[in-house]
Amino acid sequence: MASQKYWLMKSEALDYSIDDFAKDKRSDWHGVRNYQARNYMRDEMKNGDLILFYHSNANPSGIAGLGEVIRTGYPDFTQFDSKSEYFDKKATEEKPIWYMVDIQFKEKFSHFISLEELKRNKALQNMLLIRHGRLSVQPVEEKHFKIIQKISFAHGGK
DNA sequence: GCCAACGTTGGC
DNA sequence: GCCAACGTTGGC
Repeated sequence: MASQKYWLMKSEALDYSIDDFAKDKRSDWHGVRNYQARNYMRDEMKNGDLILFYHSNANPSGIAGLGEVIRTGYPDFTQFDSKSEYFDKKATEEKPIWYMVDIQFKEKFSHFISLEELKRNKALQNMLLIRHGRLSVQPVEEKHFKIIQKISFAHGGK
C-alpha cells in the first residue's frame, strides 16, 4: 500500500498496556488532549496504517507491539462526559474539540524494545521519539519503522 | 501577538 | 519524586 503510514502511540503501561490491548483486540484511543496529536488522528491516520504501541512512564519504557488503524478520526466521547477526567466543558456535540481513532491489535513483540535500545541504535538517532519525546501520537518514518520491524524479526517476531 | 506563569509529560 | 522540556493560558 503506497499511501500506508506509520505511527507511534503512547500509553502508560499501568493505565492501558499491550496485554490489555491484546485482550480487547481493538480499542478506541480516547483521552488525547494535545492539539498536534489530535490533528494526526483527525486528519492523517488512515485505515491500514500501522501503529507502534509504546509504553510510557514504564519500567522500562519502550515499544511493546503493533496495532493497525481500523477507524479514522471521530469525536472522542469522553470530552462530553462531565464525569470523565477527560471532560472538556468547551466541547459540544456540534463542535467537538477532541478526536480519536480505533486501532486493532496485531502483535505483542516477543522482544520488548526499550527506549534505551532505541537510543543506542545509530540508525534511529533522528527518530521523532528520540528528538521530541513528549508527543503522545507521532508519525514514524518508514525507514525507522522498517528498522524496528527488523529488530523484532531478529528476535523471533512475526 | 507577546511572553510570563503555570501545567503536564515522561525519563530517570 | 525530581525536573527539563515543552505546551497552554491569560494579562496586557
